[in-house]
Amino acid sequence: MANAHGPTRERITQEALLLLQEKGSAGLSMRALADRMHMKAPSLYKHIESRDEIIADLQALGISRFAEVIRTSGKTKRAKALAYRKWATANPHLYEITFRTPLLRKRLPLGLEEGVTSMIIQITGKDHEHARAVWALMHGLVDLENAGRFPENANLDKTWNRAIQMLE
Amino acid sequence: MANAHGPTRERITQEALLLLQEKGSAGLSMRALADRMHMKAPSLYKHIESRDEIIADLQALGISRFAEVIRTSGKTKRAKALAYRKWATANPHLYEITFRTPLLRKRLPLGLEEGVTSMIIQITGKDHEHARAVWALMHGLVDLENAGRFPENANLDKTWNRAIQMLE
DNA sequence: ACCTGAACACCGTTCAAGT
DNA sequence: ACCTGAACACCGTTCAAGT
Repeated sequence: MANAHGPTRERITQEALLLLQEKGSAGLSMRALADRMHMKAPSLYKHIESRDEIIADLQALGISRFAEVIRTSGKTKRAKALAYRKWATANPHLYEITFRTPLLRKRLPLGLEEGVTSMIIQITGKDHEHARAVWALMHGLVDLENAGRFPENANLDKTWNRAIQMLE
Repeated sequence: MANAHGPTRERITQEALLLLQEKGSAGLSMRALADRMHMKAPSLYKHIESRDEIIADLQALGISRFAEVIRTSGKTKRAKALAYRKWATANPHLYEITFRTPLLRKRLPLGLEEGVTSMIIQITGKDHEHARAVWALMHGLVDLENAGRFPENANLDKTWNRAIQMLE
């Protein structure tokens, strides 16, 4: 049982990540993924149940990587915040799938989501509500930046500094 | 010239909004829209250039409605923030298209985007950077709530109160 | 001027058939 | 056990043809 996936299943996740990073979520089609693996699309279904299962794998992978990046970044709130921005803008497609797609919780490794939550609480050093507000601030900044919603002449470094001020 | 659209074009925007609100962005297909108007999909292209043009129309409509709601809400920052949340969560699909889809700026009425920006600056009462940080906080809260990313037992009222505290 | 059917190049997914 | 072609019900968009 558990997560004893076969080697082909592992390769699917691997290649899906590369395809996602190159072409974005819309480019991650079953046919394109199959092509890259020298297969036909229907064959993928012998190893996975649906496209959503692949998305869930990438969400789990994204959460893990994100947590690792924040954990190993500098210890100040400022350093953590800048690490958040750097990772999210360097991996826009993975960020999108990880934090902007409804979580397929049934398919996620147990405790993964809670792990990130408690990490954020630990960093912010206050209650759940404060931690969530801080997360929302980071997420909002990243999301608007990645979607190109700030005007072109906006000074984002300065905006992040202002936001970090609000945390203290 | 300008925006002298025909009556069919007006109806397209109207029906597209209804379809969006009922079925979301993925449900807003050219075929479904045409069906609702008792036409075939190709006929739509005599009145619009592409699906993106419809999206841009909805963005413009969303921005206008949003601005109106915030403008006419209570005057305190708290009242404005709660009005933001209420509108965004009551109109998740329109919010998504208005504030989470890359702006099709070429197709937007001139000055519309700037109008909202200057309204936010006026409300927050400080510089551009501060206004953007405040906007990001509101946006992040709404986006995480609409995507169902907060845990089920999260107290969102309390979270918003904490966020509003950060503004003062 | 407006609407249509047929077509093109795509989707995710199912399933009978092959090895 | 794994892979395939054909098919189903979808996409956005183009275009020749009808009125």
